[in-house]
Amino acid sequence: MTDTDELLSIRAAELYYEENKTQDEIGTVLRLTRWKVGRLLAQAKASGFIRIEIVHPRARRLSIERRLRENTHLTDAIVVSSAGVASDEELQSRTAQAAADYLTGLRPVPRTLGISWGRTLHEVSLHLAKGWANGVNVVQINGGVSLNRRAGTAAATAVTIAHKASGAATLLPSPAILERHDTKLAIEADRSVAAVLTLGASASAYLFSAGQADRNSALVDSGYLTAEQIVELVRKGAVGDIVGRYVDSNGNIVDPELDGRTVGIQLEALRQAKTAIAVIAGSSKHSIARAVVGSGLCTVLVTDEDTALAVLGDDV
Amino acid sequence: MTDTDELLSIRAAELYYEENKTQDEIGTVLRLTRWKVGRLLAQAKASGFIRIEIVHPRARRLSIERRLRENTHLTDAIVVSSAGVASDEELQSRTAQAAADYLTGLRPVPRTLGISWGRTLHEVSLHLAKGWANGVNVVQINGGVSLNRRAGTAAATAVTIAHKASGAATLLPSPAILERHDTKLAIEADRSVAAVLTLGASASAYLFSAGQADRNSALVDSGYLTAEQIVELVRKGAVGDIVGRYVDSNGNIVDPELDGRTVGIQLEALRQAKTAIAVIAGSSKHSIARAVVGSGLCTVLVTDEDTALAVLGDDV
DNA sequence: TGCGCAGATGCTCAGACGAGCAACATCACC
DNA sequence: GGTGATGTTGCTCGTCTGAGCATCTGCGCA
Repeated sequence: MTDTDELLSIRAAELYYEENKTQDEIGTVLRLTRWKVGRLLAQAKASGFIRIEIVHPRARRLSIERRLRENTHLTDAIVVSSAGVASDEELQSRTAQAAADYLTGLRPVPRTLGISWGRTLHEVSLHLAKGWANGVNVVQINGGVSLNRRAGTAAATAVTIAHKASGAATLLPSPAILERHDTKLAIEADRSVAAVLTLGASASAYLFSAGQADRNSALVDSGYLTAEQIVELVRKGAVGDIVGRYVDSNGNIVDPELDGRTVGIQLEALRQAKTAIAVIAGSSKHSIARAVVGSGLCTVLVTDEDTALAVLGDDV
Repeated sequence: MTDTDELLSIRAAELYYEENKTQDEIGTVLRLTRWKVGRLLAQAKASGFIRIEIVHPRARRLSIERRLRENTHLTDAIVVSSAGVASDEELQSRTAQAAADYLTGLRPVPRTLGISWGRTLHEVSLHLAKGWANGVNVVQINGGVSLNRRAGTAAATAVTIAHKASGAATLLPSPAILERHDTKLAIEADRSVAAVLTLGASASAYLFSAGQADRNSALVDSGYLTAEQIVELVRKGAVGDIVGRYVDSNGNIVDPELDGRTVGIQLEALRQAKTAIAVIAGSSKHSIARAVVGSGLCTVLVTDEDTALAVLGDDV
């Protein structure tokens, strides 16, 4: 009985969705009343046989966004669909686009935007339209300008974002991580650096990404850390870094000594910010994304479908 | 302009399909009239952004079936959906199920059903429900009973199909391929074999599968041919076999000498049959499926989505 | 055999929806 | 600046659809 009904609901669904016949017509074909057909279709939908996907680079997953808003402390969430995505790169590009869109629509428009740097943020800067805002000043919130192999990128990111909003960029003229604590204190005390850090700490909004803790990290790439150091950090529980600071799955600093040599705003500043937008995409960043959301490091998360599901705990 | 519209239609589609809001509500949210929303949704559907899949083992692809009926000489086509299929085995199982369903619903009910043998047909026999028909006699149309490693299978297929329809099975007591042409003539002349062949040639419907031309062929498995012979056949243009006879992509016999040693009904008998149902599934059988349909060897094709598309020429 | 119950089926009705048409803006060209 | 072609927007009307309610059917039980 139920078996025949299931088969019938499939036949009805085929005629309805593929052939787009009216329920009445389907009734005629299958020798049923149109009400029965309606019920069969409802049943097919309820049983999850009907899968509707929106295949488009700009498509979002509103239901997951809603669940994120409801089940976490996040004030907002943007989840891009991963339907039809071939590579992690494409996913990151989609997410960066979504972040750019979100930033463009953000109200109130931030006067000062604190940003980190990295591949993701750089991509966001490229996706922003010229004139996305008017008069937004951008300030870097963690060090890393020099000694980067791809030297200009970090600076370019800030400059591009600011330029496209007819604002000014303020760069943090300091390495990301120093070799000695003394040096870090000294450079922080320097007027030119201190001023930027103060400005960064008072930004009206933050936009940052996160790195996973492995040998592909941007900090390794840039020569601030060695692959061995990362292994050691992972041993201590590190899942990734936010603004250059390595945290464990609870969002706590993993290595206070290392953290003491890291230049940039404190994680507390992000936790207390009114608007802190984290942009995190890709299958390798599920754990760090979970840590960021779980420990209240951001108020807004821009991410991809799978990462969002990982954050929610419905592991794929 | 068109760009904004595209984005809008995606937003509308998200609200419509994911959040299932009414078009009017969407209009309010996006500050559009409900007619505009309706048009955007239609546009999204037309552009193919909306993908509706019916995820169920018994789901079919009616639109592809229609195209097959329209663009080929086929009188009927059954195409099972490959949505959510993990393996080729699952696809074959689905297709076999569909073939069983088709056979059950076939009108007029055939008095005599000519069948080939093989893994696919065996699976069809298992999927048939007891009492699928009343009094259908089954006759084997190609040799292969003995010397098969999985000896009983070919016989079991015929017996099962007949038994479940309260009919009798007539087996063809002959090898599939003989070593000498003389022997073949002799065995064909034998009364017990000749009677079965005559019966087979007058069957009211045929049900058969096809094998691809490679070392995994059932004929190699059964020891009738060696892997080297297959390579040689492929060199001559063979794409697969139907009822034990190797054909090229135009459906012509590849090796007349070999064919002269093959026991079973002629391909012409299939071409002239009123009802000849070919059951062909799996990615390795695209070429043979194309050959079967292209050369008019069947009137009905039961297959999977990808094979159907290959037959139609929209290569994936 | 008759009774009562639960689930299935069919009907009413209001609201959602799409096709087609009219009004209007936009643009190129005269 | 006028004029028509083209495309866009909003409206009317009749159809399609789903929720809620009445009715029926099958089945267990006395």
